[in-house]
Amino acid sequence: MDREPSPPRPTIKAVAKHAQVSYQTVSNALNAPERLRPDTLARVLRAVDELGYRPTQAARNLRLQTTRLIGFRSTRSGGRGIGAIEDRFLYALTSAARDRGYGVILFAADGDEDEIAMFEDLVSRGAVDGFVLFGSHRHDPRTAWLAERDVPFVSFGRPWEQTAFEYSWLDVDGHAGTLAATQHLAEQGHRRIAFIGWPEGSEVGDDRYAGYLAAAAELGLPTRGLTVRGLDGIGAGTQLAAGLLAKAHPPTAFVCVSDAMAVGVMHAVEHRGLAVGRDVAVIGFDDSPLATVVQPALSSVRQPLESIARRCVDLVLDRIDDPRSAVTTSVVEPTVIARGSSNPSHLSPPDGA
Amino acid sequence: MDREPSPPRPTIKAVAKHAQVSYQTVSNALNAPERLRPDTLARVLRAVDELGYRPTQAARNLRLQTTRLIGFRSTRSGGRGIGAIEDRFLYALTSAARDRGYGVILFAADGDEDEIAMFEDLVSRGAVDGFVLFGSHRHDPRTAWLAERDVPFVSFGRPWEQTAFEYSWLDVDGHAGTLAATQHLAEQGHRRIAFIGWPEGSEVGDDRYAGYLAAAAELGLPTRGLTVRGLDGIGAGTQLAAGLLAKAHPPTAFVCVSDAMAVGVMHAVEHRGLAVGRDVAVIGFDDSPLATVVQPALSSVRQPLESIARRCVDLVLDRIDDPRSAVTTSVVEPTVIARGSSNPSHLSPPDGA
DNA sequence: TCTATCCATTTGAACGTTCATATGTAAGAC
DNA sequence: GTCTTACATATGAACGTTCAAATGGATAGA
Repeated sequence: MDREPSPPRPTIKAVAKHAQVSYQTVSNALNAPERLRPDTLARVLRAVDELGYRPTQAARNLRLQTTRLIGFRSTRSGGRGIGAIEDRFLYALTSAARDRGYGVILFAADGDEDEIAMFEDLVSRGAVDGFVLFGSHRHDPRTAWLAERDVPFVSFGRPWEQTAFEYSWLDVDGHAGTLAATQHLAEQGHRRIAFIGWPEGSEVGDDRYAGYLAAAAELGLPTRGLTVRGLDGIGAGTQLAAGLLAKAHPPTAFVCVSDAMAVGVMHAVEHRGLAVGRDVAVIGFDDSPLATVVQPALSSVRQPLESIARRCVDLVLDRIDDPRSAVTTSVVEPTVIARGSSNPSHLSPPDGA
Repeated sequence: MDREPSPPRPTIKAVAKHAQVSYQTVSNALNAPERLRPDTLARVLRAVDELGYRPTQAARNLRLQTTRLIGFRSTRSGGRGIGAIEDRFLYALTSAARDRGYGVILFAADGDEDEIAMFEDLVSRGAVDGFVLFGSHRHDPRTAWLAERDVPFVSFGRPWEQTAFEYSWLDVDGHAGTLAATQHLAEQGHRRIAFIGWPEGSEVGDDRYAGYLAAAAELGLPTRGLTVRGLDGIGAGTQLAAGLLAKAHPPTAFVCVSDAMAVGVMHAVEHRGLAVGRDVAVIGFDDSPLATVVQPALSSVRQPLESIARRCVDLVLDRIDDPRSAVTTSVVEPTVIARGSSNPSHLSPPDGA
């Protein structure tokens, strides 16, 4: 009744025996094929193939003093609430790591201290080769901890203050994002463009707000009485926008700090009997999954997460390969994805592109 | 100018030298402390502490023929779109694994065949001890692949057809969830309760629909002309609900197959000038982040993801520890989280509980 | 024919840990 | 005082791989 147990995984010696060579020759066939005579190489590779041999990870790790694993933190909330792009980034990161022969190991942590405790654990056990950090904020203790111990890492999220040490990071230019978003709305003919933001004090939120202000200044648009702020959420977006729409000179377009806020704004616009996209334009930020499940589809500012993830992997592997490799920092430009909510010509059919 | 390079991690021999014992005694202190005389044990543990020694993972892995790693697939979309609970599950899984001394290794895969290719890769390299699958569907080839090779795994998601092999799985009783949701609305005095579902053919969607029908039958409620279906989305929910609300005898409550649909329904209700929670009740499914960012907060059916994740870890570790351990299957009950959208008494203040 | 040179392949060692077993030492029984 | 027993600690081996260096055989030069 019982099925026979599956056979044990073949070792390098099994392959050697099968190919009638020593185990070292098999190793050479895999790691330095130019050392083998072509016919021997072919014979060994055939044996490898026939037995389905793959070098045992643990043995390589021990011998090479490496794990080919990159650590990444998993948060309870999956990022900043509903507009969470962390899962998309994580997929891209995992994918990019794989392309370079690395895996991603997740660890649960809530808060910086907790995350540092996990660093400590993983590093002291030699369980990872490096880390990719997601998000940053003022006085972030994580980067200092890692830098002091020469642990290879890269941060997706810039340092928000001067630091005594250097490290590689990437970040998205939120300022440029809202600037482009505001320009995009102005190009559609809008003059009274409002900004729906987060409360002052969040680095990312302030950066995005500044981009809106810069665009308005550049284009000579009014901002007075057109900027409101509140905690992130669809409900909050609705309330904030409703207040502006009830004014004597309501805005005809909204730049929003997040997609959740933007969806709320759309709601308020429709509640007033106006048509989103035709009467009032709305644009969000992050191009989260939310953007394409609403009707009309929401225009949004998209962070190139896939390329960022790939570059994160590149940078952290550089540090792993050579701990003295140069520190690289870069700010990448997000792009405006125009959909129905800001552009009538996209209104029909409702596309999800 | 250059900082001195960080010292190499201490090995068991360094600790032994420091504590004036042989390295095996250090190993015993950690793995079989009862063998040591109390004073020696104390001395060794102090040395361990002073040097900050942690056994190298790779060496343990090689010796013990184990990795203490569980594989989990990362998808491009992060689950089924906006209502995605995969990230929450992943956090809970990682957390639960850690409590049992295991880590979670992520791999990117799109589609079953791709995922199986990753199984093949990880298993043949001995890079993981087992897998946790997320989601299942009819004719899922993954379970068969793993079962045939005696790879320990557990599935969050039931088998949707008869299989020739057995495996451990957990699933949420979607039927019971919508049944409870419908009962909850009936308890609030509603009689005309509508159902907003997904197109026929999705296992999960059909299961949830059946629960609604069962509740209606049990309570003697009408369903005729009260059930509509469409692809998941906020916009879709709005359109479907608008159709029902325009009828001569509109429903006064909505059971929705997802939170995204429910948010769309809320939208349609308000667009008609009715108040969600007071005039019309709405309840979603999954208790996704969406539920608490809308105003009023959305009632929803919550899957106990944390306990499911913990049990997934328990079950897969059972299989890892003993490949012949019994197969366990269980269906767990979700719970109705009542918020403002279905219960006027919750309307103020807008809580997020 | 003998030695030098080169190349393919093999032998030896090491990565750091844990398991199995052997050694040594102190206490208890005769 | 010796022998046994029990217990604490030490030695040997193994997990599977890769790197460094040694071996062996063929080829070419003298």
